[in-house]
Amino acid sequence: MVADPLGRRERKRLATHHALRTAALRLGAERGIRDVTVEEIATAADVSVRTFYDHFPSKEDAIIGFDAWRVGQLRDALASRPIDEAPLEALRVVMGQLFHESSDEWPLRMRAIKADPALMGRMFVSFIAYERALVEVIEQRTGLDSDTDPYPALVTAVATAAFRASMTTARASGGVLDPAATFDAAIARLSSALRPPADEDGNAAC
Amino acid sequence: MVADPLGRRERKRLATHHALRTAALRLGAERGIRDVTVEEIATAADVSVRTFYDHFPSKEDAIIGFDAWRVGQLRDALASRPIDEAPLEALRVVMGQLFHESSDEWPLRMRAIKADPALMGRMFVSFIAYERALVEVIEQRTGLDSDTDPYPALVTAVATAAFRASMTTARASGGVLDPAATFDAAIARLSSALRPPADEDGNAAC
DNA sequence: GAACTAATTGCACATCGTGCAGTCACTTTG
DNA sequence: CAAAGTGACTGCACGATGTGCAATTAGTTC
Repeated sequence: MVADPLGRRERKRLATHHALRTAALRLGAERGIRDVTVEEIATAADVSVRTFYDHFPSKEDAIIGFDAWRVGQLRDALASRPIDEAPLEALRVVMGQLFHESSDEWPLRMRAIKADPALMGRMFVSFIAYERALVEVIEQRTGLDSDTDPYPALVTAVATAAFRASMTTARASGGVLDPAATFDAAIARLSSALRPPADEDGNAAC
Repeated sequence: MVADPLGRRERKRLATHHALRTAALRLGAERGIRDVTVEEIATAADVSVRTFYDHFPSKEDAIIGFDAWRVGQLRDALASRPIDEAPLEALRVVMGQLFHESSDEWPLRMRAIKADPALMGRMFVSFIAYERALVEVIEQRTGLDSDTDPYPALVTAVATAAFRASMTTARASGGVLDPAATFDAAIARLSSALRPPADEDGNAAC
């Protein structure tokens, strides 16, 4: 018997979490999240409505579902990229991972967004939290202060834009284009314009 | 007496609309929109709660407040830019206008967003609708189809990113940086990477 | 086994957002 | 001008959302 690093309690909690997310994802993809009540999701996962709200702040979050702890995870991943890597390239690697994590959920997520495009906006809301964390890392990497230099906020926002546009395009193409590949291509295209500005040593910006 | 093109009824409606928006903006900037109820806003504007919902779908929309008709306005503005203008440059001109329209409301809007950062997310929920309209125009201008080419969605998303980053940076700088100027600079920086791809005549993309 | 902790639950409550029908002021038509 | 029509505002009812609180139950720690 292999020892599980997680206790039974934690495992059950994760199971509930997963059941709720899966139910929300399935129902949202089928009928559009606006036509699904929290009660339906909770019932499908065989828990109470109150428990749902212990796991997610809203039904939209259960579908978009970027947990708070993943913000820290993403920040650490960005911080551990080689220091000489261009900021946009580092962002490409880190954000690109999002396409591969729990990749079985993405098709359902895409269909749910198609059924209710307002979800794309909600997803954007989640990204704001990500960006705040990522901007801090970019500031450290480049030595630039967001209060005086637009670069950190700009490069992060542009990376998010590429992520978002890739999702939209891949969805519009009906499966012909791959989101991850489209994302990489978009970043490649933008990289020349977004090299970090010259530092105090006088290195060229372009 | 100068003839008013609007009838008395329409004038009263606009007055109510403005009173509601002003009240929402003021209360949201003072206490954060989460701590303000729709009832308070309606009372401040001296109308019923039900009337509020006849003007805005939610209290957040009353603050962010990009009306639906402005989507069409923006689309038309983009469509009437010179056809030989680069797409990103055309977007710069059109979106830059947003900073100048009803400019007296922007300081309050900024304070409301500071009091409740989730509003920034809501703002970009509105932008999704804008982007959908703008992407269509970009498709016509470039002759590219979003279903097969990522360019239209990408260039539009990047323009939005620049807009967003400019707002964030200008706010962080505490008034030192001007949002509109920062936006122009950001677009200028990105323009080289986002020239439209080569068309059927074989014009160079770079 | 006893004390502790955390997940789940029901309940109550304020708030949200919408459908519906009625009133009243303004507008249009004859 | 008078009648018919239209649209803004209103109150009411109702389902749904999201949160605080206290109780229960199951898992964990000592």
